[in-house]
Amino acid sequence: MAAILSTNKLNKSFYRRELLIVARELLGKVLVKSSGKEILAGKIVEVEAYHGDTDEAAHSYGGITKRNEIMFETGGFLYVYFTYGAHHCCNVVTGKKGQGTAVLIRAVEPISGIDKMIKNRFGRKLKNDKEIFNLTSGPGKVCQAFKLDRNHSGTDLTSEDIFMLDGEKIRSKDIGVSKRIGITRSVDLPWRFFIKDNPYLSRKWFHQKIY
DNA sequence: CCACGGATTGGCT
DNA sequence: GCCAATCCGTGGA
Repeated sequence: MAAILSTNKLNKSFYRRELLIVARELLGKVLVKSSGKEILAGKIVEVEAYHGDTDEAAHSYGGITKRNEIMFETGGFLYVYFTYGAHHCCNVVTGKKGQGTAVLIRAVEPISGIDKMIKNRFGRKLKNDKEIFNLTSGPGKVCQAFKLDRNHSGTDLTSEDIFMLDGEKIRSKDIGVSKRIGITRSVDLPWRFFIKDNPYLSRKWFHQKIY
């Protein structure tokens, strides 16, 4: 972890670029939540892009509401929402003020604070070695493991609490592209990006639909 | 005020 | 593979 923390924290200029560029480049970056002496960290392995202008699946489609207003801010904030009466999902706001663009973090590979993540997710120890691949392999799972909820929505990603570190550069040939998962509108946009063959991905059957 | 459905997950068939 | 759980955001009356 010391080696990872010595890498650079991503600054505002990273997030303020165009949605699909940021979405791809978030792969391999490290999500960090630091509360007191406790540090949780995971490498981003799967994301989806959402764009309010043309994308009917985006929460920002249809304009600003109390829930989504942070999506219309300048890139570099966290947007967390609650859904299905049970789950939180976290997004990275991108682009320029007023655009309503954000990247959903769908899966991470746990790096640090893994025991705490296991406690947050399961409230017990792992039953077997395979269960580690069920720890953060979905958007709701990531938020549960990191204890992220709506109170964290609006957090500045250049703050001391929640931020990104520059991880490894993922080569283009190692990035898979597919349609997004679990939506009912604008279903054909190829805006899901993931690190091919990473064992921490959600919905592993979706590999079939690589573009 | 009320109705509807969801960027999911996990349990059961 | 199918489906219920469960709360809240959103839009219409």
